[in-house]
Amino acid sequence: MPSVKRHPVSVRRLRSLAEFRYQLRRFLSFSEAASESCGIGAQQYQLMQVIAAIPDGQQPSISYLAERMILRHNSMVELVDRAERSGLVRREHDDKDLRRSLVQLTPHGETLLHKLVAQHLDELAPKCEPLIHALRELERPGEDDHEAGTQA
Amino acid sequence: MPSVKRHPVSVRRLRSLAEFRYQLRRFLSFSEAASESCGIGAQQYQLMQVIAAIPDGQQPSISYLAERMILRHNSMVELVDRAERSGLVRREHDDKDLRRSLVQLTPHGETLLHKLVAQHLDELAPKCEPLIHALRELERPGEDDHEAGTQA
DNA sequence: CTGCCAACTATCGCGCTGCGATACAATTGA
DNA sequence: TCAATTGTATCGCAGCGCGATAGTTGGCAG
Repeated sequence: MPSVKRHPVSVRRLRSLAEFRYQLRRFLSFSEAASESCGIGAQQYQLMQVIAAIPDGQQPSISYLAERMILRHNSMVELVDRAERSGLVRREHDDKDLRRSLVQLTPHGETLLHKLVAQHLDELAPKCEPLIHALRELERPGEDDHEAGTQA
Repeated sequence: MPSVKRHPVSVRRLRSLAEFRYQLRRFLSFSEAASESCGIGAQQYQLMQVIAAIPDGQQPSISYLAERMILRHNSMVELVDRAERSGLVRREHDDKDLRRSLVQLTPHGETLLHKLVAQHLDELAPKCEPLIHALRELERPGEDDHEAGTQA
């Protein structure tokens, strides 16, 4: 059996982890609701966010966006399809490399993005503290309560 | 200069938000991979986590679990079905209220849960700082970026 | 006890989303 | 020019969550 337990899984740490995930789910749930109240999916909002926050010198190619969204390229193609159909983005040819499609925000997309970002910042601000607190609990490694092995 | 809106969504804050979501995706992606390397879905792991971290005096009913996982009850029923088929949990009748099913971890479920929790703690620990940092950026409200001159 | 409504869990069909496999176009380099 | 590589697009499939619906139990008012 894998007796190599670097982190003794105490009930306390387990509860911290569970609380962290709960806060995450709440935030993600809000994000999904906010996006869908604008008539778009949560992933489409994320896509716009990635495009708008692109680093200087980086091109918004399908491959880059897929990597940033942690998706396969084919999934990103489909996501861009949907976003394009919603009028949020448009594909443009890269003059330097005709294989590439560069994905740009449309004015409509920018409007929606800014609206959603503002909503998210408002929502996230008061939730930062609980999240940070939960993370701090998880951060410290050696701290343990005394009932590591036999739970309950 | 882009049009100054009532909600000044600065590029800086947008990038912080995007970075935060990127870190989140990475963590969630890891979680999914870790769970599936154990032959179960990410949601099944989360379910076990919620059950194991249940507050004192709370019963692991379908309704409670659904609320905690931010799912509809029917979705939770299906999730429990899957987890039961995987041998992670089992349903038991509540003697006090015959309508309710109480969901308990099996020994196998507990073993897997502890293994996965340990993995997650190992993974999350070094990622806490970037996450906290990103959250700190988002936390402060009206702070706007002054200029690209980096204030110095 | 009886009738009625609320609470809880379960079932069914559907739609969305991401994936693997595959195909095609353009670039690169020998 | 001819591979080998990179980038994007297409297709069928499977997992998951949801709405709608149904069946059961509990709690009351009368």
